Parts: sequence; C-alpha cells; structure tokens
Amino acid sequence: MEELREILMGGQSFSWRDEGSCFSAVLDGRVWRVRCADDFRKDPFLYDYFDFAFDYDEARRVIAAKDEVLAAAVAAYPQLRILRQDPWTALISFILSQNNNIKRITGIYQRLSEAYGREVEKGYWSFPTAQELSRATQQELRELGTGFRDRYILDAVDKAGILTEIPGLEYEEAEKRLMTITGIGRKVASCVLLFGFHRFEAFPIDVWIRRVLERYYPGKDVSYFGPWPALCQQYLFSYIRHLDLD
DNA sequence: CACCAGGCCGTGC
DNA sequence: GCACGGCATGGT
Repeated sequence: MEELREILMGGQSFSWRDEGSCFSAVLDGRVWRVRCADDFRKDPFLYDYFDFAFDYDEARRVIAAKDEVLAAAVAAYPQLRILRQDPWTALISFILSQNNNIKRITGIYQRLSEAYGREVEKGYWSFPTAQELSRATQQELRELGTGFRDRYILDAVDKAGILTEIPGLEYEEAEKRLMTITGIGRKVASCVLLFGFHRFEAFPIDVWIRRVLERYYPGKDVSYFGPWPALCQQYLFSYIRHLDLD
C-alpha cells in the first residue's frame, strides 16, 4: 500500500484516489483498484502502465553508484517507477500543476472528469478527451477552480493535435513544440514528455529539484544524471520532498 | 492571517 | 538573455 502511494499519488499522476483499502483510478475506459504490486503484474494494461518491461533493478544500481545523495534517495524509495500515462491526460494534468499543490490539482482533475468525462461506473468518471473538453467554456473552467489556467486549457484543447507529432521528434524539438501551447514552459513540457511520452531524457526542474541542484550539484549539468536523468530526478524529488515534512 | 503551491506570462531592462 | 510582479484558488 504505502509503497504504491509515492508512485500513484506522489506527483506524477493525479488520476488516483486513496480509497483507504485501495487506490482507484479510471484509466483506459475502466475503473482500476490496486493495493499492492501483485494486483497489476498479470494484467496487460497495468503491466505497461507500471512499466514492468523496464529493468529498474539495474537502473537503481547505476544511479546509486553515482554519489551519496542519489544512493540515499534510491535507498529511501527503491520501489519508484515512472508510470506510462496517456499524453493528453498528462498535458492537462501538468498545466494544472503550475503554481499549485497536489491535493488541489487532484480536485480540479476530478471535477473536470465529472463535468466532461464519461461515467464508466457509478461514481467513477474517465478524464475527458480533447474533444469532450472542447465543450467547456472559459467561464465553466473558471468555476471548476482552474483559476488563471483556464485559458491554457482552452489553448491545449485547440492544439491537441501537436501530441501526435511528439513521438517523431527529437527531445529538444518535442519540447519546443509543446511550448508553443500557451501556459506550457520548460518545466511543464518536460513533465509531459516524461509522464506522457516516457522520455527518460527529461529532467523536470521545479523548485525542489532546483534546491537540490544548488546545494548538492553546483556546476553539474543534466548529463551527469545519464543515461536516465528522469529516474534520478524522480528519486531526488521524492527524497528531498519528504525530508522537509519528516 | 500570512505564505506557499511540481510555473508561466507579460513587461522592462 | 535575466529579473520581476501578477496571477486564481485553496492548503497548511
């Protein structure tokens, strides 16, 4: 259970709800309920979603060997994984994430689903597709609590077609392309590329990671964290974010 | 009641 | 190119 919390509700996805005895989400048109690793190993969709084809054991060894900070981060969160999320959902999710907190992001995500998604099971709505979300007006979005991000969402709906181009682009080009959407800067673009397109070259730099870089890695650039900068980033993110709270 | 939140936009140097 | 304030809203 607790090992799953950091993966499902630690900031990479806003689709999951804590139901007490399990975590639930509507993905791929149906409701999923998981409580431990055994729940998803054998299901083809969840096997892909939880990225079981990737050798995290090997990656952990390489990353932990880089330095003491990463070794501690890996030791603290050995079960961490990068979920393979839907690109569109990731795009809107990380537009919502800017200058926002996880709890509130999840709330807005849920209200968008209830307002524009499909109720696939009583009390459970899918996240709206771009077409479904195109019904929304700016005022409606504002009333759902999106705040100043309302116009960003509308622009993303208009430019949703960009997502089909991303797989064919080099990382830097893909990032630039995403940044042509209003409300998408470097950080959000890198999150979309990581969580929506599973690009492990990504290295999202938010306030937390910026502090880590300044304190522990002065002068170092992203290449230090290769060949999977995204994994290093994710371990460091979970590690230092909880240091403050504990 | 302040202050912050997995930032970005617009403006001004 | 970098620095700055503004931004909607709710959590703590």
